[in-house]
Amino acid sequence: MYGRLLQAWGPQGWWPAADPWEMAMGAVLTQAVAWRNVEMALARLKAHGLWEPEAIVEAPPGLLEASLRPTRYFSSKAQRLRGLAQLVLAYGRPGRQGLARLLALSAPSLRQALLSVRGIGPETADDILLYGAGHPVFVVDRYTHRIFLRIGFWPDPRYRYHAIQRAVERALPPDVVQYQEFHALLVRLGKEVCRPTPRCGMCPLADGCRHAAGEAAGRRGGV
DNA sequence: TGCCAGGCCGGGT
DNA sequence: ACCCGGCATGGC
Repeated sequence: MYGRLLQAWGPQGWWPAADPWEMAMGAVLTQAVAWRNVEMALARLKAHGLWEPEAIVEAPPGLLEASLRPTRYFSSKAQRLRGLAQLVLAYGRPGRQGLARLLALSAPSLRQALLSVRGIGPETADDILLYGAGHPVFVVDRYTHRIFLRIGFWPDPRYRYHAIQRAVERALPPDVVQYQEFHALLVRLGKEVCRPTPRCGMCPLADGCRHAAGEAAGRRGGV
């Protein structure tokens, strides 16, 4: 899958952020939200001077929420961003230095630290591990679940997230760039092709997808 | 007009 | 560990 997607679409160049702090903020804000809405929110944060971790924890009541309105669950997202900023500052000031120390933790320690923040779950934590800290962990998101379910890749029905994650990490060498690109390619596949209502006609995987085989005998298909 | 978006939490089972 | 409801904006 990775080879075919990469051949068809090339490197996606993820994560779309200028530095690890912007990356981490984006990881929280993009939860169940279109990325364009995240870009709006990031621009509003910057415009209000709510960019550095210090500014976010000290933001006047309501201003953070107002900035995050485009990200849908803005009250929750504001709390989650505060929690992330507090974690960063707990590792040192200024916040940029604290973040550098936080990201220098081992992968298990960093994951545990991130998961201790209310509103940061497995995927958001792994996003930050992979794209922020450069650890070779495979990120499993909703698209990945949908795609792997449709193609019949279902390692162990009892444990969704970790079964898929471990299976991919065993199948591919622990190469950070490859994991970054594979996840980004799967997101694109989920957005453009393997949607709730599939558009298998434009799928780069085509004959490699079991869903396509069972879908329509006559029509060409993909995931 | 609907459909759908790069989750997470807390409840129940 | 899964399933469900709640959260609650904006673009294509």
